[in-house]
Amino acid sequence: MTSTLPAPIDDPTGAAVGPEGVGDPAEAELASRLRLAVTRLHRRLRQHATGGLTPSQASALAGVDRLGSPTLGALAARESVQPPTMTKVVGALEDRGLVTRVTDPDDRRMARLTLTPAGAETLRQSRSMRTAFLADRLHRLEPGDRAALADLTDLLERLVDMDDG
Amino acid sequence: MTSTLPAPIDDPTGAAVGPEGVGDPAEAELASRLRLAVTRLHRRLRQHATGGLTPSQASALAGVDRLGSPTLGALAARESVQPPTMTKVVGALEDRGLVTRVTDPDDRRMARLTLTPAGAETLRQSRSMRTAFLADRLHRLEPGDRAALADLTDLLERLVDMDDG
DNA sequence: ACGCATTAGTTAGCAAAACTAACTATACTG
DNA sequence: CAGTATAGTTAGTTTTGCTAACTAATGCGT
Repeated sequence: MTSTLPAPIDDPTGAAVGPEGVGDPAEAELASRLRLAVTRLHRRLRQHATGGLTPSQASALAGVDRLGSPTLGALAARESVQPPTMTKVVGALEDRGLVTRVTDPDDRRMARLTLTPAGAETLRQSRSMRTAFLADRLHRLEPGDRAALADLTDLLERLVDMDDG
Repeated sequence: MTSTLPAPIDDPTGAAVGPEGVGDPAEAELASRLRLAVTRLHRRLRQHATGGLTPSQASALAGVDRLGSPTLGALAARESVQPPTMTKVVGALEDRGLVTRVTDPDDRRMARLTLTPAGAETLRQSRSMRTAFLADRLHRLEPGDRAALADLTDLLERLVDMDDG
């Protein structure tokens, strides 16, 4: 009885978002699909263990490594979270002895974050564990698809790093 | 003084994940970058308003529409969450009058979820709002990149829908 | 040099989103 | 009909994130 199934209304050709908005229906559909895919992939990724670190701790630890010895604010900005959120995450990492907070002598409002040796080792382990889930799937794609995914990743990174505006 | 900045250790050429694992360094690096990009993009997406619905409510509402009139369990599976999580989300949607739970007469353990007219309308609004952020950025890509992204989103969807194992 | 605005970070309190474990109710099976 | 399996709920916890309000340090203008 399909009468109770009146065709999904996500039909993007009907997108009535206003005459001056981002009105291109194809663009809207792409945005919608991409958003859903990202949301779902993110949930899958969260479910996979990270070697004793919570996902956001692992992400922050990687950020400290990537950025050199960032201030807390710089790390928060890179991770797209607010400073109070990062305070808590970094606090947990510090409690575990994975990073240190060192007050900057030139500007004592700021604390620079650095990896400890234990932090570096944990990062190495966590990275391979957290990546395994995705890497396994990548492995099952055809080589051409894998190359395409590299391009996709570039595009996603550019999308993320775009300014609001 | 760069001695305190000993080169990021995310160097994937050192990936020692085991001899029979997913050992390809290039694959591991790609996986790592993709994971980070997805995590960060997801955070950005979460920050953008969804017209009165929380992100997971909006996502579930879209799922109900997409799947026809799914059971709660089917919706949970599609959204990659556990049933208790979906119980709560659907409860909120029901309280707002956006979906109805109808016990299946053939198997009274199950409840089928359907959109109400108000739910359909809310979905339409929420979809365009939630998509605006991404659509705006998409709009700022070059047309070639946008076309590429469309293909690549397919790939991302395939990746998400792959079985574990 | 003193007061005022700005900046970096923290604290406190809250809400959303997810999980596991344990339970109820229904359906199936031998 | 007893026992097992399935669908969903309830209860309680954890993680992640936010805003508002605070402290501390800096810099600026008179």
